[in-house]
Amino acid sequence: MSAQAHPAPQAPAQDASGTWKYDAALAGRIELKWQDRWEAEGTFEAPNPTGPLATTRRGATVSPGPGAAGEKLYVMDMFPYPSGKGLHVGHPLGYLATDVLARYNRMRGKNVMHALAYDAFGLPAEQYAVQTGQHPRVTTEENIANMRRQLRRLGLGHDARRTFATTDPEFVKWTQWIFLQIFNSWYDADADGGAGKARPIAELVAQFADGSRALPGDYAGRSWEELSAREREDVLHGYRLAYVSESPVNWCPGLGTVLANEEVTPEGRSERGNFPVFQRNLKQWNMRITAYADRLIDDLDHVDWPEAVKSMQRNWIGRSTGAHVRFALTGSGGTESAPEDITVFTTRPDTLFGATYVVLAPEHPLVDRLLAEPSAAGWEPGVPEAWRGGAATPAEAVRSYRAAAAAKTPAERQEDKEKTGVFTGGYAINPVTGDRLPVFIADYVLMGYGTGAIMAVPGGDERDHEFALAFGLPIVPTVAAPEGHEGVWTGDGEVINSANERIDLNGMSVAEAKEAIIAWLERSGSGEGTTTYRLRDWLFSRQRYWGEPFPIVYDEDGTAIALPEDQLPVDLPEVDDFSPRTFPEDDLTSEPEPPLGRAADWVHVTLDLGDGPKRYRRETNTMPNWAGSSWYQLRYADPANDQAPVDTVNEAYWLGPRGQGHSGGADLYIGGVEHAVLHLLYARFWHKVLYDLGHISSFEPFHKLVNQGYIQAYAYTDERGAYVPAAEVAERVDESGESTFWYQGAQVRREYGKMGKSLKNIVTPDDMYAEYGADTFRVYEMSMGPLELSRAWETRAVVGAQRFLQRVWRLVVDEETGETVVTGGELDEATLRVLHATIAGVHEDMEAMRFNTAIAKLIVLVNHLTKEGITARAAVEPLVQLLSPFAPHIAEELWERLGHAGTITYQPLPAADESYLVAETVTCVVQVKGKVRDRLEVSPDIDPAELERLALASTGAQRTLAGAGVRKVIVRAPKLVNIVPEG
RNA sequence: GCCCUCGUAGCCCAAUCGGCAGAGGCAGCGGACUUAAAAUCCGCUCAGUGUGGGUUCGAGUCCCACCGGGGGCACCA
Repeated sequence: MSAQAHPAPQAPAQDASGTWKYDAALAGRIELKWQDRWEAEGTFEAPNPTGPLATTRRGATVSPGPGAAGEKLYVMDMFPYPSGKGLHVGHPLGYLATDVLARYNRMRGKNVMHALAYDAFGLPAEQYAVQTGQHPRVTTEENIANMRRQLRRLGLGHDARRTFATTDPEFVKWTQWIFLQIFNSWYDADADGGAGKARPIAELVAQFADGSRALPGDYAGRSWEELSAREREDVLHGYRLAYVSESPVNWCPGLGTVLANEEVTPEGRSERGNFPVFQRNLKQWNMRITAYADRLIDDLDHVDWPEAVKSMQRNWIGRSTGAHVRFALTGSGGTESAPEDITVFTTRPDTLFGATYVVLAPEHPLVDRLLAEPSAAGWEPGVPEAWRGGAATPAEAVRSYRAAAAAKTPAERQEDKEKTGVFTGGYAINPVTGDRLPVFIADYVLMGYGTGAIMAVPGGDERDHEFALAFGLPIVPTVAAPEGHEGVWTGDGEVINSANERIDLNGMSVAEAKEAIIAWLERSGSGEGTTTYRLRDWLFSRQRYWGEPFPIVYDEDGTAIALPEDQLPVDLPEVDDFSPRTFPEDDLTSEPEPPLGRAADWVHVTLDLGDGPKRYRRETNTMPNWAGSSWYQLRYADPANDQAPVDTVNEAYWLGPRGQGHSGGADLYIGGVEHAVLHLLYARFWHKVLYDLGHISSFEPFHKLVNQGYIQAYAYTDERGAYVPAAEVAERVDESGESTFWYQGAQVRREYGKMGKSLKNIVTPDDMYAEYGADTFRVYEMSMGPLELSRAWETRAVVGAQRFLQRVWRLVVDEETGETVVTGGELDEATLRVLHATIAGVHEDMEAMRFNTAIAKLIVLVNHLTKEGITARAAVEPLVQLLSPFAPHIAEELWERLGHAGTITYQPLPAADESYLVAETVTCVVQVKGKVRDRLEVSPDIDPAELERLALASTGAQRTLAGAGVRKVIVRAPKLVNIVPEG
């Protein structure tokens, strides 16, 4: 990755046909010339305030002093995975948008940082390595080189000094360093006035040591002093933000690795590869992202993101407020033996009077307790047949129901919406009514949410209602339904049937009743208000080769020990076999086996970690490929820093908050919506940890987020359903306007969707360069419509962008001779008006990222100049400048031909002269009852009273009014008068 | 079922604060240039804004209900 020696840029030769026509070949020569020049001159290097990148080859520096901080712009793209499959025309859309914006802002005088790095760990390179035996690093580097070449041809203005790959040892070092920061931190929920924040684990140790914080759980009552090293680590592991735990995880035999919840589809399959995923209890690394649940939700109010992404994140975190309510448990047969509590979570504590039974998830640990009751040996008399599940005893019923539930995949459990369950033989006491409620197990209650237990309110919940009907359980409505409502009422209303000698909720609204019952629960000790989350801790280890190793070793006790910073990075060992052990995709008995475990020499090491050389065992899992993308927004700002992931000064300059309460973060982030709850959630989490620990000044990584739409394409199938080459399909339109599609004389069917090789509808950027050139391709993609919108690719429409650039070219260059035809002289009034309207309009559109309308305005100007035969420098130079963000190569070429020596990149854009924006006369519309009846040419600053008089007198108004009286006249000078007649 | 989005000309899309429905492009048609064709240039046609209500002097724009496309979530208590 360095500037290679390039031959001196050559002036583009004339076209093969002997003319200087702006065709694909000429465009190509111009484009390559300027791409070489930009590279050779370091045109897009942006200076940092401090450090190795503080100076650039073009001599720019960050000017010190007040006001300088406002003059920067940080735009970034979601970085690509270098797949080696190559790009299609849809891939560069976002990169073009950021490039256009970056170029525009450079011309506005801002210091613009824009670069592209590569997210290079991950499965495809590893799978390719497994197949070929080639090291994934080799594959990855080849793919990056190839992708870089493809993207360079687009003319993207990236700062080449700021590129990197997540697989670079220097980058891995800091990824591992951040891991250690997280490992060596805990979440102090009381810090920051209750919002909580991460603090160094050493501060927690100090609290334990001086007794200001009591030891938790099994260690309560003991002192820190007397704990062994292993016991201390055991305590700390309950606090660390990165920790190992043995818990149910998503095990995917087909991939041979475990996966985070975010990587499992609702169908219970792996997002990547679509293999089945099973729940297994395994010892794995986790990140305590749940500690940040509230801030991850609340801080969404501080970022400028699409509502869809915000709502997906809120949804995924799934905060719901309600109450924990404890139900005392009694055995069957009425023996009040050793009461045990079932804690349920409910969002509707107001409906407690309507709770007529209790349901536990089949996996709930209390089920065993219930069955341990001696009296649970047989069914009590009177237990309905339907409750028994065909079994002779509760124990047998529960056993067989549990077995049946366990045999189903999560997907199967969801598919079957019929309510099933069995009675456990046990009862629970409703704390407010004192009623004895039967306790069921049923698989519509999930162990993974809330407490895995519910109070069932069939009068106020659809699911409970269905279950109650199936099992003949009582239904007590507690909120009055509106007149005429059928079925269960879950909305607001007046509370009914909810009073006894202890509390009276009747007549309250749902919200009032919630508040009252929570207060009562807390007073009586039978519950409390609480908040639960759907979000689970982030499972962070993978059984793969091609990922970052953990900077962790284990001593002979199995205690995890962080490696010191000076031993980073921990490099991957060389191995013969990169593959994890994978299994038949439905092999439930399989166990994960990390490939690093086979590198015995690497795993077992002797290290001196402060108390002399000792034998240690390395962690053999690797990090998920989300690790690198969780902090790369920081590294762009200081890619060569070997002292820190990012210097605080550089971070504050590029990402720091702009004013009080501002979140900070990159100014603009463009990427697909598919990362809404994966990358974007993880990156926010890491960023916040680093913020809490004082390493950075911004508390959000990406301040403004835009999701670009997808470029999709039509595909065509013949009678057999086989795809035919889309490029060779012709459209026929009959008299009625109906379109049909034909391939080799036979009619074919059109479908709409992705671009793909198998669909035979791929169009690549290379196709576009060959036929039109990169600038035409850029202009076409930017003019297709708003960035956020998905749309269909239509190759035949690209010619419109080419015609536009050809017209621009001819304003400057004679197609026959190649001579510059630009002339001097003043512009006429009409041209000045068009020119300044264009300047003003383009500025407005660019600020709002409306690239399509900005291009439309440039087309208007070009059409005007072409039609009028105007080639005056005074019109052409501003045009070339305004065009250059979209079509930078042709703009540079024309700028040079207009006699300018340097690059156009930093030329200040023209400003509109206000005096040409005000029209001499405007057309005033005269409406009668909202319908246009006449038009008047009036002065823009006409007096409203005068305008009203003119409008009333106009022939159109008089004719329409036909003598009728006038009730009211609305005057919006100077553009509109609306006359409201009587009657 | 719930949430988020988008419905304007044959197609892709404009219309900024509620004020003349049309900026731009594609396709189509006509013309110029050409021996002819392509390319280029000039000109033209085409909708009343998914449907039904409402608010307003005035609605593509605001409100309500519905229909259709795209996306997300979904037995989450």
